[in-house]
Amino acid sequence: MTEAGLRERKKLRTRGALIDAAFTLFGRKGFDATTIDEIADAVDVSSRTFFRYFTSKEEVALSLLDEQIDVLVDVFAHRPADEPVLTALHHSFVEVVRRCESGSGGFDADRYETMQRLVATNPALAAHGIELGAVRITELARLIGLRMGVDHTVDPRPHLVASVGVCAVQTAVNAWREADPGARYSDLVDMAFQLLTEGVNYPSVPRT
Amino acid sequence: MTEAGLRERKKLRTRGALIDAAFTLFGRKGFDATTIDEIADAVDVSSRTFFRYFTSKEEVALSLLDEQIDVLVDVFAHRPADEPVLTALHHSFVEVVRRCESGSGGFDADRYETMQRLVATNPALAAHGIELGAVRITELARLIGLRMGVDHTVDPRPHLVASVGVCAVQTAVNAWREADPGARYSDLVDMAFQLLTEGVNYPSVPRT
DNA sequence: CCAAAACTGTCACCAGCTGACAAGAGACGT
DNA sequence: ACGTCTCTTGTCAGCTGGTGACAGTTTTGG
Repeated sequence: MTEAGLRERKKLRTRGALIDAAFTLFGRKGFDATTIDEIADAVDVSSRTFFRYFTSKEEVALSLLDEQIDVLVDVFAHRPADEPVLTALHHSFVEVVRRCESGSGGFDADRYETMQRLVATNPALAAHGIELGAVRITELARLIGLRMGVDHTVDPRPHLVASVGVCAVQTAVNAWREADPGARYSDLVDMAFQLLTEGVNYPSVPRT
Repeated sequence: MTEAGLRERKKLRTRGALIDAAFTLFGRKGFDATTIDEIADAVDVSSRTFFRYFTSKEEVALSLLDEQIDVLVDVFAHRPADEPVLTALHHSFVEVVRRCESGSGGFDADRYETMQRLVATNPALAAHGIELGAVRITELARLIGLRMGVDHTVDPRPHLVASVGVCAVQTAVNAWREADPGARYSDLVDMAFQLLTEGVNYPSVPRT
């Protein structure tokens, strides 16, 4: 099974090398300042070849996010069956982010940190990240639908839960970061979900 | 006041003409298939000039969304002071979308429809739209903070409400659209907020 | 009416990205 | 071991988006 032919292994290696080189350069020079030629040169392939592995520069940078979503979906699928959906999502998110931070479960903590920084500083990258999330959120919605016992293609609530969860994480974290840049990401995610679970229709207080 | 100099008026006119031409072409050929040269040619300016009015092709397409957000913020600021925040946001959204659909309040219904279609079919454009929303959401958060009597730069809850609201609208609408393409956008927004207000931590039902 | 400021067009250029074609390397049967 | 077929890659040519620099024109304001 692991023996998948030399050709396959070589491809995997090039792909990995491209990601390595990309993240090294991104970390050193930033996303925009890094050209695709540089990435390709560092791995000794042509830039044309780069585009046979990734459709865009953004895709390399977000390959990590993609894996993260894989894991998130997997973790969510294995949450206890009696948990309410938002609660299950809550714990899944925290779990995945913890793994990233600790570098366990196949994640590289440094690289995760780099991506986090890139996405935070580069709006275009952030946009692509959101786009990626939007595409893959359907998988989450499907699982949520299963839990709720409804068909996610008809009932919009599963999508609602999934997207609101993702959205809450992003925004709350961004808002918090400015106030406390040193905070642990996983703690912020945890707090965001706590607030969300309590409900967000806060009363207006009369101006004194 | 209306007399703001010939130069100003000319600029406004070119800007408007560029938007007009862009939407005409977008509507006819789609977003990607329309080049900036074509847009510029239609208005008889150089493509270089186009970039002096808009930083990217996306920005033209989303200029409408930008105006929409202007109005949304304005409407929200004038909601009754005793409404809970999510409720106020709910009514503001519905109000703005209604205006777009009816073509009142300075909106062009057809153009709105076109933009809606473009964003729905073009993921890159959708991503930019979300990005724009993310940038401008701070204004909303500030107002929400005022209502809640908290400082939105310290307390993340205003941001949370704003982003969750925006996010809910987008996702619920997208999910519904597939099931019922003819539905009125404003009705979908209304329903999305109803669900959101009721809370989203749905219980898991045991698989039979 | 003239000078400063603003606006625009032209040109040159870079980076991202794609299609076509040919050459090289791995897979596979004989 | 050999040839062949397929997959992968490099090269090249080309398009679009986007930006800086410079020069010419128009508007503004005194």
